[in-house]
Amino acid sequence: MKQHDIPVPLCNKCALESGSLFKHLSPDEIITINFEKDFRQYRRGDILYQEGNRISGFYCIHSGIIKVYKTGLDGKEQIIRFAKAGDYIAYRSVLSNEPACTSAKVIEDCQVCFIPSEILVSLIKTNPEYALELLKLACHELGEANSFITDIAQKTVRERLAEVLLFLVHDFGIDEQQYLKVSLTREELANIVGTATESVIRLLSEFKTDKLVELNGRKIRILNERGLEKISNVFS
Amino acid sequence: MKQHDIPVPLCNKCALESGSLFKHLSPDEIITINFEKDFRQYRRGDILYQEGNRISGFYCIHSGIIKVYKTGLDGKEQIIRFAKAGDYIAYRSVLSNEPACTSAKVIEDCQVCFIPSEILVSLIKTNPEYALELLKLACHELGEANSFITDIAQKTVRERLAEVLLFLVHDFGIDEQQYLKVSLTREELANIVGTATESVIRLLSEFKTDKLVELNGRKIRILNERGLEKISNVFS
DNA sequence: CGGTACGTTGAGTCATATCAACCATAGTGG
DNA sequence: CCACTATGGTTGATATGACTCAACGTACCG
Repeated sequence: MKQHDIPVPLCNKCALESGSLFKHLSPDEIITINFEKDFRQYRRGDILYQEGNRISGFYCIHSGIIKVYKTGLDGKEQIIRFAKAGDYIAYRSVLSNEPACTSAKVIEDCQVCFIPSEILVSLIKTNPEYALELLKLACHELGEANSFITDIAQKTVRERLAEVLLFLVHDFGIDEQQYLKVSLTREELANIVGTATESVIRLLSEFKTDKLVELNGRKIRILNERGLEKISNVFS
Repeated sequence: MKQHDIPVPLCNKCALESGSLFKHLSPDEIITINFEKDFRQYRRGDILYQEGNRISGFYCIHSGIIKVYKTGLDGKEQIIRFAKAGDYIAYRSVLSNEPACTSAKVIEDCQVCFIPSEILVSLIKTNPEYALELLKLACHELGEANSFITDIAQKTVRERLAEVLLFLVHDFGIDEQQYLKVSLTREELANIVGTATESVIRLLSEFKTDKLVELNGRKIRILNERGLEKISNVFS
């Protein structure tokens, strides 16, 4: 968490680039945030906060990737979502005024800004446009959670794994050679799908046999997106 | 949907009784809502709105019970939540400005007020306190959705059924004889738990054998709450 | 009286979890 | 430099939870 010579990113620039919700703020409000925020850096494996913590603010991600997860019985993680540049995390527990219901851990080294709760609350109170956007965000996430629930309850592991791969493609993109830009362990994949690590390994190698993907260690190459869509039953 | 002579409930009175979010509104705002709202009555089986619909407002429940669900492949329902007196439904799709991601169907005859989107949006813009409460609501629901996801992904059907029974106890209560106040079909129970109807039937009769519940058709009597808690693993 | 929706039970099957062994890699410390 | 350990990946064998299919009972309703 040493700062070296890395310049603290400016919210106005960052908001434009990342499309974070700060783009709805006035210049004055941006200045306040810039002043009040705390810039932090984390490396893979670091934990930003843990389930049960009372959190005194939220994080806006400037770069890197974070996984947000719940820990179930016997310590098994269930990954709820990922956060990348422009995303907020921990705002849920700030606004509902509850302890964190999730933990957040770094997947790819990241830079984040920590903004105290009071700032968020006062923005909501003085900038209705921003409040509305926050509501929109929360409601959108709620919709995604609902779909997730239905998927886990009704689809097979095979279908869900295909769907997760497609989700990762859309959320993080693929490079010129069709390689997924995020790199996750098999266990992390299992913790998104909601299954055992071994099942992910077996199914991935089936997908490989079926020429849907190519596997190079943690790097996954997407060969046949349509095929994965068919398996995942995403469209009706 | 005929109105007979039933008096339209007044929001101020209703808000106090039911504890709906309207309690955060000013007298003037209450008057506006009272004027703009549309009072409606529905009977068991009626559908308020369906997945994919564009909705032009949200519903505040005055009485009765509604199930909110998603329809998965092959038409199987996944119940996402229930709404009863004081609860809002459809506000998610109004605020995220997306088509409904769920359907809503009446479980117990109900009276609801329909409030146009514009009213909601203008309240958010003029009453920050109310906006904050709405955010709190949405964020709280998000937390519950996260728990639900983890449960479905990690717990067995047996554990989840026990948990659902406890949830129904806390959400709807039990009468003097320990009978659950909501009455659901086995299929509906299965659609909350995320399993097959037959599995619910089998497990319920196991619970009966173990003296945890008593079954009288659709009426379920809770005999041993502690036992159900133990099975459901709710506490760590 | 037949029809429809719901509940129940049994039997068979399959997907997935669990357990165990093993390999590869990288980092650590003596 | 080598043994040591930890972490992640892979594969096989086995067990079983839960689904599916099918038959049948029950109750209510027009």
